[in-house]
Amino acid sequence: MTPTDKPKKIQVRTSRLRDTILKTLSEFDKPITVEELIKDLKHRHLYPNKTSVYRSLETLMKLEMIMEVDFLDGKKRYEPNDQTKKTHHHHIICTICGSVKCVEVEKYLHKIEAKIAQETGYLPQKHALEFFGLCPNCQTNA
Amino acid sequence: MTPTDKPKKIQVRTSRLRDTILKTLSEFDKPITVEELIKDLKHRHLYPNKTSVYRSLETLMKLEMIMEVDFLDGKKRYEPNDQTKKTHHHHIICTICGSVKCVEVEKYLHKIEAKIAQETGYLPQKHALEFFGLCPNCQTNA
DNA sequence: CTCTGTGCAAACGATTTGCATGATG
DNA sequence: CATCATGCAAATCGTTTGCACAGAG
Repeated sequence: MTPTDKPKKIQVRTSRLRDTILKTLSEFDKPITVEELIKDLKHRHLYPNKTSVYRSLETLMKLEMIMEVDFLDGKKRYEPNDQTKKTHHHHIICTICGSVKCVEVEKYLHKIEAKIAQETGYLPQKHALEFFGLCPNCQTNA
Repeated sequence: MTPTDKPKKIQVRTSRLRDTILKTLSEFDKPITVEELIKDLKHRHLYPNKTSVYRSLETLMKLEMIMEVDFLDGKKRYEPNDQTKKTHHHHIICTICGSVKCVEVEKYLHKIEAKIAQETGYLPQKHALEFFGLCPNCQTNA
């Protein structure tokens, strides 16, 4: 960082890989791991190096076109930051089959964060929230 | 596993390391990483191998004497599962200085989980929730 | 003595970095 | 032709495993 460090405007060129990743994410029904992503890209006739995928995801994150999600299994997952949908949402993940459903609970979280601000003096900025449980199918079959 | 696999009763012997780890956790003011733990153990004149620490934590987890907490930075953290306190709680972590405060929001979460059950048919079993923000100090100094 | 706890080295898996080359604007 | 994108190899980092030995009951 020089003293006169210019505003970090991200310079981006078109990239087939990045575009296809974005498309894959938007067509995938749940947050996707890098491994799943690479597998899916094969169906789209792309066989990129894993590093390139990581870097594409990094760029898409900087562009705020995708989001990172944590399912507590040590792998990062990504989903499109689709502005047409609710920007921020959470998931419930089936602990048996891994199926995922989106849940919309922002109103509650606003209340909770207000309570936290009041009680702790901390200023909440963001949160990580995921639910785990059994999907209807696994409830009956297990 | 043999066909007649016996109930996995955990057999445990006294261990200075495990006892000291438990003590350290209960005296630490926030969930602790393995790295921090090993550093702290030095003050207690214990210089265990990292592997032993991981295994001690694993045992303490099985005994349900400690809990795992995820602050989204790729490191597992542990805190004592102190039965005298509220068993289950969450944290708000300062994104600047890393200070941690416990928050008690279970009532809200029960409501949320009821809503999820009703709307999705999933049966919520557990959840992961942490808040990130600015502590009072970093709000004024930043 | 038998089984649990520990240390050490090596393996592991996800992710990151360095460097050379390829492609875009 | 300057700069971003990609591929490949190696490094990193937290964590886990295999194996031999030490220590508890």
